[in-house]
Amino acid sequence: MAQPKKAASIWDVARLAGVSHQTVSRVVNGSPRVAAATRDKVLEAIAELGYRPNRLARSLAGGAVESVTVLTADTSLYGPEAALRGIEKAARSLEWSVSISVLDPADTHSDADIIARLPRAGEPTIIMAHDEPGMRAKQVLLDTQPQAMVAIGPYTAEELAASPWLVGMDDGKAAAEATRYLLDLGHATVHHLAIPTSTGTFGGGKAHRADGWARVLREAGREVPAPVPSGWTITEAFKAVRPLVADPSVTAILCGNDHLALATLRAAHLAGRSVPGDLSIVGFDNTPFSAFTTPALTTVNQDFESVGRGAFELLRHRVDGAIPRPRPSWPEPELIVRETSGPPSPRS
Amino acid sequence: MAQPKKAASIWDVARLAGVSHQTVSRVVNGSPRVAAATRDKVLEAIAELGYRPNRLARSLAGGAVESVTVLTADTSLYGPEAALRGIEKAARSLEWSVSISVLDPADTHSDADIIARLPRAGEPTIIMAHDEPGMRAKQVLLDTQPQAMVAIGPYTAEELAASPWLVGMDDGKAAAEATRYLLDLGHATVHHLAIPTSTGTFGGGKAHRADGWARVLREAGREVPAPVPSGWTITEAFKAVRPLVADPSVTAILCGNDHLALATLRAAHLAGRSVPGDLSIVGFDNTPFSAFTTPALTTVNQDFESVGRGAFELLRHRVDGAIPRPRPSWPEPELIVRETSGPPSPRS
DNA sequence: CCGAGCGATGTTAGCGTTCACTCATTTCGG
DNA sequence: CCGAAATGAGTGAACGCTAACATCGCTCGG
Repeated sequence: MAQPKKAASIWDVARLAGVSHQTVSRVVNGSPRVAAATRDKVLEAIAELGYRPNRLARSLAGGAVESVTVLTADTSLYGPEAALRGIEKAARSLEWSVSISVLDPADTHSDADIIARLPRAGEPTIIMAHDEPGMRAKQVLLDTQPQAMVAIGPYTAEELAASPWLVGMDDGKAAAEATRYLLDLGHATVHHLAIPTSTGTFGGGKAHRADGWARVLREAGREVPAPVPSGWTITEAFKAVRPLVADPSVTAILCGNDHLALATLRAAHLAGRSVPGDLSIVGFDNTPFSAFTTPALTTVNQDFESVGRGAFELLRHRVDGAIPRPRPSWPEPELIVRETSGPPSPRS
Repeated sequence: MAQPKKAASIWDVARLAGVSHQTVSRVVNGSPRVAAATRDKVLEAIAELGYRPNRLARSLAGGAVESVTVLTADTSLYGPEAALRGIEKAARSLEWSVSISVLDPADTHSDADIIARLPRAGEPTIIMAHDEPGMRAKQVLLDTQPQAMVAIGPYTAEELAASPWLVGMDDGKAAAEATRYLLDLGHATVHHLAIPTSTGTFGGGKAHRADGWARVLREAGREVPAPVPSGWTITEAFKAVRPLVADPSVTAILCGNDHLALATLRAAHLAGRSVPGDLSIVGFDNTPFSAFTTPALTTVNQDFESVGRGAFELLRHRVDGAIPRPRPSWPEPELIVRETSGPPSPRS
């Protein structure tokens, strides 16, 4: 049963069934031009030997591609993790295999380094272009194998429409909505605790969170306070936000994601500021825990899993070279008002 | 530059360098028996053509294995996610590629289904055996390719020592420690909000969280209340824990993980019970957010990332058939006391 | 001065598939 | 019934690489 015996190959099956290896291949791949009797014989042999086609050999021989590699930033971030889940689900349902390769945010990966992560040239690849290494990887693959890559990131509808290899949501628009909401509540201005992407050397495109936030403030003629840069971790965020929270003139903070918002909530608590009485906090992403903090976070829901699924679908069509199907779509980001936001307290 | 031209193969390099393909192979694989001059020629040709060895072909041809497949439960759980991160890091440093395949907790995967997830027979595999599908997958692979698999799960030191394919931590011991801590604080008994694994059809081994908890209560001669079963999600936990929290006789709850603890915290807040005044709550895993809830969670730290790394190391040695190196080790689970635990309030 | 020995390279045979053909047999329209 | 079109199955090459063995030309000991 469990002997370390070599696995059966297509030839073993062929021999046992008394047919050619090609016929076995036909049966395995469901070719219609196989006589029922032959098919049964082969199927029987397959069952007896416990034969399973070797995917490596299949790909090598130029069969259909059936693997994706995902290049991503740290998977401990909710966004990439959820998108990865979406990709995996979609891939699994088609029996594709999913490889992951984590880009170290600290490293400046060379082009060659990025390419070296792919198991072979032309490997279908999805890049989470949320941060610096991701953007870089996107560029490298765009130059190398544009037809076998798709990038996920924050882009405006126009950007998405212009680049057939892009998938994502307009974070800027969502941030704008959240900011407008806080302004409408009566806050004089809104401060921003920013994820690295929005303030990094990329500056952030129009679809970045910080951009949408700043845009609305400018349009409303409000003061645009300098965004407070934070790292990705809660601990970093906590350190970064303490001074902001200590400032009594700050009445509303839009956070780059829910982890940063949690840190802000904690910092506010320790600083003795009541939320949402003295300070309104809005997060981003609707991370599962966000509904269960005390008070529960007002945040922006993002359906990353659907975006991941969409990225996979798009990639598949691009690799196939098939008819460009309609772009996959998913729910728009949506503000979810919970308990951390409210009107500012009447100023003394 | 970016033409959809076919990628260079070892033959192309050989032709350009004026040597045989085997010599190219030797250079690529760092064989010592290549003349310096030849090596340079080949290297030059490689650079010029942008040649990269095809990993698929390499594995097919019987070269060294350099890929792992991770079979895991939902990656949105902190444990599996962190362990996966550890595996990926360790694998990356050796230039192995990592594939993931998520086992659906709802599905009862057939043996064939599980096997079918591996890209080829004998694929090195790490199984996160935290839940039912994981345990099942472990069993299937143990029967099929014991030398190319390693399972991660909660096991006692003895179990680990007895099974060379097992890696993990003694959750039972850690749960026992946490329970003892609560008892020492003066609580009459400790209730338990359990993750599915501990109460499922597996009953849970000695190293399971619920088991360690129950053991300590029995040893201390305390009442052992029925554990409250919860699903994996915070929402499910919230529903499950409400009745427990509403019961004023309940003064201490040990939660199966930090997500469940957060739900408990929230439920306690809504039920008007103060934490830790009326109710002590202890979580499990030291999930990053746990230090930033209000009040901050008392929890048990688990170094899943190290366990993941250890699993990879062990797998590598098993696949190599190499000298059985000393078992990799990692920090023991450790109770981290923060703000959600304290002595019970004097009973009225 | 001859052959053993060794270093540097080439040659051949797979690894497990698929693809592009070829070759019998049937089937069927006229 | 005849020849053309299906139908069912086989053959050989190719995919990109490694393993194992073969070959060549030197050096060097006896």
